Amino acid sequence: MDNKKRKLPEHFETEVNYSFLNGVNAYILKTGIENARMKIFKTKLTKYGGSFSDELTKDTTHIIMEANIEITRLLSILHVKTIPDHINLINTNWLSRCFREKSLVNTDNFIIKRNLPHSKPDVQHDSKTFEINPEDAVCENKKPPVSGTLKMSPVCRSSRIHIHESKQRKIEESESGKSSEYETSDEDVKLNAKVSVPSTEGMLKKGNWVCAQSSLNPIPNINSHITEKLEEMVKKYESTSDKWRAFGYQKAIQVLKKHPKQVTTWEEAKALPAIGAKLADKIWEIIESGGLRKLDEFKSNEEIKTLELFTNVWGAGAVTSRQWYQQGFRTLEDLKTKAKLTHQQEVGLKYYDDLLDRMSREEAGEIEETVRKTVETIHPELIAQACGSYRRGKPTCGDVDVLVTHPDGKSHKGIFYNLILKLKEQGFITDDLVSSESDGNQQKYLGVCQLPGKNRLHRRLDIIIVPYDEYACALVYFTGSAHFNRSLRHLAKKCGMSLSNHALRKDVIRKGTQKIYEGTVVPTPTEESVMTCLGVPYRPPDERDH
DNA sequence: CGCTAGGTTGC
DNA sequence: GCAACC
DNA sequence: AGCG
Ligand SMILES: O=c1ccn([C@H]2C[C@H](O)[C@@H](COP(=O)(O)OP(=O)(O)OP(=O)(O)O)O2)c(=O)[nH]1
Ligand SMILES: [Mg+2]
Repeated sequence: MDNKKRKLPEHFETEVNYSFLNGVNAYILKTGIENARMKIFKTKLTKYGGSFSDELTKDTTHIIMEANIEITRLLSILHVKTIPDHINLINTNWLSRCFREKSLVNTDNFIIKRNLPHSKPDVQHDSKTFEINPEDAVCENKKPPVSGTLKMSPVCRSSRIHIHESKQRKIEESESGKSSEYETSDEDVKLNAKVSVPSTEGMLKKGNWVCAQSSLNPIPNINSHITEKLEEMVKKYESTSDKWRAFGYQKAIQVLKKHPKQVTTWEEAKALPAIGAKLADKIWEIIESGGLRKLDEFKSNEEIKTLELFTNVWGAGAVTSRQWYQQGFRTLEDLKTKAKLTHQQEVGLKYYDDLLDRMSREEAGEIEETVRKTVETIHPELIAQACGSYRRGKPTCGDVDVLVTHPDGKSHKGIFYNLILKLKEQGFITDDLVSSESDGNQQKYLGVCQLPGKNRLHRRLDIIIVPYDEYACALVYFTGSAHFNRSLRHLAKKCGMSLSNHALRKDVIRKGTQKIYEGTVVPTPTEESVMTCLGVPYRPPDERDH
């Protein structure tokens, strides 16, 4: 459909027939390669002019295998004693690289040494506890009991959208004591907001949801000595893939930041929402001693420390980091020289420090402007707008998130390849992270860029291109914050609706938590309409920084 | 004991 | 289908 | 992690 072939002077077409793998006849060792990935390899290899066979033949030019598989294993699978010298023995990264660069990449950096079975790094476990992955533990008691029986809960209402006309409100957080009689389920940060909710009965009370409240804190955080420690704990748990524990801590932190009084007793802490006995214990320990033993324990634990180091490599999460740790890697240098890296991780490692840095919003503005100027050369009516932390007015930004759309509802199509090409031609984009450029329906680009001039760091750049009728939902999504989005989406779910970067839908039918019917799209021309349909007051971007 | 968001891309 | 990311 |  789109595929508008504009007559560009250059070969800008994305659907070129490539044949750069002509002459490559590969044997790909399946070991350690998942089926889906194997399929991709074979499909793309063929598409780009290469061929493969499922066993070694006299025409085989390349043997491709995972780098971490022992050579002896290959030999025994092939039933041979040696690999002929004329065959290129290389790892799978080479194929991936060829695909993404759309060319026959030199194999030098991907050669697997023929003889020495690389001494494998120690696989040691050090004992010591810290159940690194409590989630696994949870899986232990998987639910044998509960099996398939889905008991159906009557799915309730939905359908009618109650739009509160309520327009006013400026929720003031009246200080006042506690109370908050709103017992909404979760997500509430209470701090009583006296949202004037026209309580229609049968309706969810939404006033206490974080997405219904401004993030602007009227009071200084007088519990910062506590929240700082807890925030460090969140980082530790995130790098060990204990995401729900991290989630729990985060909610507690939010509550504490908004609490108008200094918390001084265990009971006081325990009485707050999102703070249970265990967190109250920890908070009490901080109050009383100024420290948190569990945190100190984490800080001095080599495994936890290393996992944090590794998860800070862009493209490496908790699972990969743990594998690296178990393979004996301890430093970034180990990763560079010994680990098997994806393209993203290579880039992440190359700019490790740059990418951990946050830039001033002025610099973010320059990046936005660079992208906008380029976008306008493609079509002057295209809209390019920085969202994310920039739009929320933050003083520093971790990256720049640019949303691109076109008011005519169609001219946004098929411009991704072009846009990225132009940004590269001016030397602005230096590396790709996520970009399925051969897909005409590409929706997002993640990469690395650098402004001209001296002393410029490399910065992360995210671009999404969306159809105009999804503009409002895309804007809400891309402006965030992530926590605000999760709260808003959670609320939507509770109302029998769903919210995504594409659309707000109603009459969604779920069986338990799983979606059975995706419902129908509610037209939402503006951000305000999205929030109003969900029954929460409109929040400008700077009030969504939760 | 189940829930704590919903989506795109890489491999 | 999982990992990682937005 | 906490909550219903
Ligand atoms: O898990 C996530 C992460 C991000 N987003 C949305 C909200 C967020 O604002 C936007 C851009 O993501 P980014 O990671 O850039 O966050 P940010 O809010 O811009 O913060 P930072 O300054 O770290 O870039 O994408 C989500 O919906 N869910
Ligand atoms: Mg951002």
